[in-house]
Amino acid sequence: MTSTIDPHSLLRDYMAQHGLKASRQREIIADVFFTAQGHLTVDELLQRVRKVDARVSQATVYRAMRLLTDCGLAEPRNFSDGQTRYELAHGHEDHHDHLICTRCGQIVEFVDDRIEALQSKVAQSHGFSVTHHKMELYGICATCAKSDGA
Amino acid sequence: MTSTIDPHSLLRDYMAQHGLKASRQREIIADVFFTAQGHLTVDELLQRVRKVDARVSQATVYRAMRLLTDCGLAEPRNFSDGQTRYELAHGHEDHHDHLICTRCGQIVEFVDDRIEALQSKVAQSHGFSVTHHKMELYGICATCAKSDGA
DNA sequence: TTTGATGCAAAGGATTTGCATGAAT
DNA sequence: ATTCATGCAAATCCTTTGCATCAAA
Repeated sequence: MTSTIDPHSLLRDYMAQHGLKASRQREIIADVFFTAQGHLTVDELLQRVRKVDARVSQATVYRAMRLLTDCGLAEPRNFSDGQTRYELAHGHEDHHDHLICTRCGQIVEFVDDRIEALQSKVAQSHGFSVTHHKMELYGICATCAKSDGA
Repeated sequence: MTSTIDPHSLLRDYMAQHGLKASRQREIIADVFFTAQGHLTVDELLQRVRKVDARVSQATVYRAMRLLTDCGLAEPRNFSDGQTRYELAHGHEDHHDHLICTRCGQIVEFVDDRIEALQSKVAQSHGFSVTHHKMELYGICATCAKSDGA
């Protein structure tokens, strides 16, 4: 049942249905984003995009990321620095949270069903029904912990 | 062992130790903040402060909230709107997370030791040692759920 | 008096937007 | 030909800062 849909075609369909036009810069940005597999800021994306075409503007990246967000392919995240980072949307089934090293910035994704279950339970006990949540654990990763004591 | 320290005197001591001076506006802002018991933005605080003295500037509120944060009395929070909200710091022992109604904006604080325990466990399994975390559950509160179906 | 606090307005950083121009349909 | 997308710069929003002035100490 879980047919892996090509993000590119999903994007193409979305644009068709909304009367949007394709463009070279849009393709580059989408390509870079789909390939990058990270949690990139607009400026980080822009840097990579400009390696392909130096004339792409920042505004276009912002606009493209909004488009990718609107069609459900990208998800904006706000961690503890003022910048929005985008990650590939994995779909609701594949929700996950983040573990962030405050020393090196490394970001690890994780899911824990036991935590998710408890979250619903806690919310229920306050009369809430949860639609979504945000959980970030900040700490020191193994690598940094090692180089620390050295 | 848990002697409840008056925030005002804590603030006074902090200022003394750091060679800072008292001021009328600082007192008003601290008063408003300690009384307000909420998760207020700078502008919300400013509004309330100006009911006491209309001439207080926004910059002063920003500066005062930084001071209160520095001396451990206030805690800045960033939820899913671009504005920083300040809440009374409860101290590390009394850490808590948030339940936020996406309809009416109501914010409920909660703690769940089972979740906290699992968080450490998950982090450990990835080699991380957690220093702090952020968890927000978004959903619909009981009141909004009722007025919904009506 | 000396030093820190204030108010104002200017400056910052991140993101958005208006507009003339360029490209896709 | 239309209509949307782009690039640029100006505009926003939130927050911080420089500076002359005011008020604690």
